Amino acid sequence: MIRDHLRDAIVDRRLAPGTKLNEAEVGTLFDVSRTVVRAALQALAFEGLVKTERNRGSFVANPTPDEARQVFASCRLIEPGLAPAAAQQMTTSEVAAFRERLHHESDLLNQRGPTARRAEIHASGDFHLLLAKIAGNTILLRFMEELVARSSLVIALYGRSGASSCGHGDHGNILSALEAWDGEQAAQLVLAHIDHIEADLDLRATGNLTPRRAGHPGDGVPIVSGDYDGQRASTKQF
Amino acid sequence: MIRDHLRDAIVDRRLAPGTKLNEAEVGTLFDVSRTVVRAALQALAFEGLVKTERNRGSFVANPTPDEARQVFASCRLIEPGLAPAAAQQMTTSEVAAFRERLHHESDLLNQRGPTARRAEIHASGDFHLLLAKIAGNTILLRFMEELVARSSLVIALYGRSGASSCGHGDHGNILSALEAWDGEQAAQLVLAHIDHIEADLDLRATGNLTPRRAGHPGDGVPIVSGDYDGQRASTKQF
DNA sequence: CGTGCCGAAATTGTATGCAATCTTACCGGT
DNA sequence: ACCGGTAAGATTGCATACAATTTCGGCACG
Repeated sequence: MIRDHLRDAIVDRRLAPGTKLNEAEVGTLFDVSRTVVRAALQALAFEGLVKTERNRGSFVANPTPDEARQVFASCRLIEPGLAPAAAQQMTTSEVAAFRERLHHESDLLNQRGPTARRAEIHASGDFHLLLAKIAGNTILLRFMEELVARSSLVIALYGRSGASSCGHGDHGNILSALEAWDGEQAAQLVLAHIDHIEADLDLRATGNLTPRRAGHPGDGVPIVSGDYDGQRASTKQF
Repeated sequence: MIRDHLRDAIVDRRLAPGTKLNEAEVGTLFDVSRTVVRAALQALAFEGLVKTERNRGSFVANPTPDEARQVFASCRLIEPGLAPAAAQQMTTSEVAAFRERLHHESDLLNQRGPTARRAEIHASGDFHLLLAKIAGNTILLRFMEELVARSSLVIALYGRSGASSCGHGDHGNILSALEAWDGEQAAQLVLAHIDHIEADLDLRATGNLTPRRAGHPGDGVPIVSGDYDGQRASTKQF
């Protein structure tokens, strides 16, 4: 649960890359002991969202441009392979879920404000996860969860356009191909979509090289808003 | 470190699938507190080698035939994509490392006894990891580490022929293609190799359905042999 | 003024203690 | 004999305590 909240905060950029995640501080924030915090941090370290250095602590990941490229290279390998499987196995109710999510997405797209933007980013990520879920391979689904989370961080770091990446209506096209049972076409569209996203990035050696003055957790936007009553869905982006 | 030892034990089948991993017991075995054991178990749960149930404990994973198929489906997606990248980036020293590993492998193939068999399995897995390492994508490398470990478990569970899977000389052919810079060919050979491996499996609904009498850790072959002085390389198989 | 060293404070790594939950064995009832 | 309930034991989840390591400020020295 704490892990999910921290992941949200990282992906949302409420925790700046490079920020030190003090175990005691985070523990106080969520009102749990360091034991639980350590478990959450270990989990996030696995997902690549935080980097842990022995005897020094954990830090929000600050992916280099090279790592960013690796994230998208991995996506390019896995996601197009998901599409044909999804096209085969998709049920009508899943199509409905997809459509609903798309509407939600475009709604958010038309709203203003950072909250809507964040929600849009999450919804957009969930699109990709839904694709993976329908494909039916739980291992690849988990890989995609990690890749989506990491790509969110990358986009937050290197993204150029405010409306980053998802204004093209790519998702709609992909869904259409899926509905037409055309896995091949869907795979192609997915690839093109990833190209679009990566094209919106500015990966010129900045980022990690600037040892940014990373604030404490608690400076900017609050990490835990109100009561964290759990039951939060996955929260990623593309 | 404890994580690596446990992983070795699981992959080697010294810990039978389904075996309960009692925190206190494992802690005594390695002479550490439960805290450390829990961290190791959490890590292995992430890799899919142990399953943890809340308030009930951790158990060595007992993959179903369906999970097994998912493992290989994932491999089929990722590994062929690795081959072209590896073919491009391979240096002469890496070729040498490959050749050496291959010789080592065939040496082990000609030996008898369970020790040699295990070493062969490990070496065989390392071949695949070396491929991923050369491809240069650390994220995909980590995915492959997980897939190789899981496939080892699957082969241990469902493998049919004793000389499982790797007598074909597939590895040699793959290396040849890589040396010829023929990434396309290498990818094809990798796919064929995965087919060979999966063909050697017997995935007919047994396995998880038989709630096997899982022994305690400590029954069969010892889990920790002598002093566990760390510095053990990765230890997987194909 | 800059540099290196030392000690205090802070932070992480590990062990241990306690409460909550699950497992198991026993026991009475049917 | 079988079944359900219950209490004791065992095991996990979490919090806390302590040791090891790092970080940071001050101070002497060049």
